[in-house]
Amino acid sequence: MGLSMVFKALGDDTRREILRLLARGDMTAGEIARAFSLSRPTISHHLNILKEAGLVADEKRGQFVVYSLNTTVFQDVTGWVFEMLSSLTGRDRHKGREELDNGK
Amino acid sequence: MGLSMVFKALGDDTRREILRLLARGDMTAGEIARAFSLSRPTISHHLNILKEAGLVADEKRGQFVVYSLNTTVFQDVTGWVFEMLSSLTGRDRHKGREELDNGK
DNA sequence: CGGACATTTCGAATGATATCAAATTAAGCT
DNA sequence: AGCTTAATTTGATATCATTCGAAATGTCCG
Repeated sequence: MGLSMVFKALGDDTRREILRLLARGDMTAGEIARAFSLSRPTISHHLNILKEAGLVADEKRGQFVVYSLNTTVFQDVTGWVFEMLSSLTGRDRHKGREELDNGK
Repeated sequence: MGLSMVFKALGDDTRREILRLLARGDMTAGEIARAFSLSRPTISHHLNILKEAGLVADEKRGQFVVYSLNTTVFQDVTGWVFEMLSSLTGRDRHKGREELDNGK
């Protein structure tokens, strides 16, 4: 479960919209599919990608499959961004020719 | 400048590593390319994707091109994640058969 | 001007992704 | 058992991504 998979999963409008729906409450695969003008196999495929990225969990309830948001991976994302931004303290600007010449 | 482009740009190990390098200080395209075992055209391509996503800026300095991190787009990412997580307050769990039957 | 260097653009090969229709599995219902 | 509904898997196709070598662009310097 690398970060690449997570970001790839998030790099699609449909999948981010699915996550937005799931943030409001759990839904079955059919309910999710009905919210889009895409075929059910396509939505199933997107759900699988979100699942493999660890962004959602699925639970079988009778003939339905209920999908829910998994919030822990979101923290990995913000963690990566914060780690990135924390490296920014006291960093160099690249020196230009004049700056190099007079040792500024 | 959509979020999809940003997440797609982040969904690649090489590109995230480039960002990590730039977080420590600005670098020329050649310096960046030397840090990887990939051809210069390939690195140039990755830099272009990062640039189109708004994650880096480039500035021509003589025959060099200096790349730098653009931090504002990172805030868009954390903003999206926080907005997502803020929808989580008081959301429903999907009701199962028993819960539906006895009106729990 | 002409050569050396830095970087990008072009063309092509290979691999990944999105999408749908049709087939498949699984559960509920009469 | 047979039929319907829910969801996924499979197969096909079209589009997009990654990568490289070769060529092109632009800049510096003697």
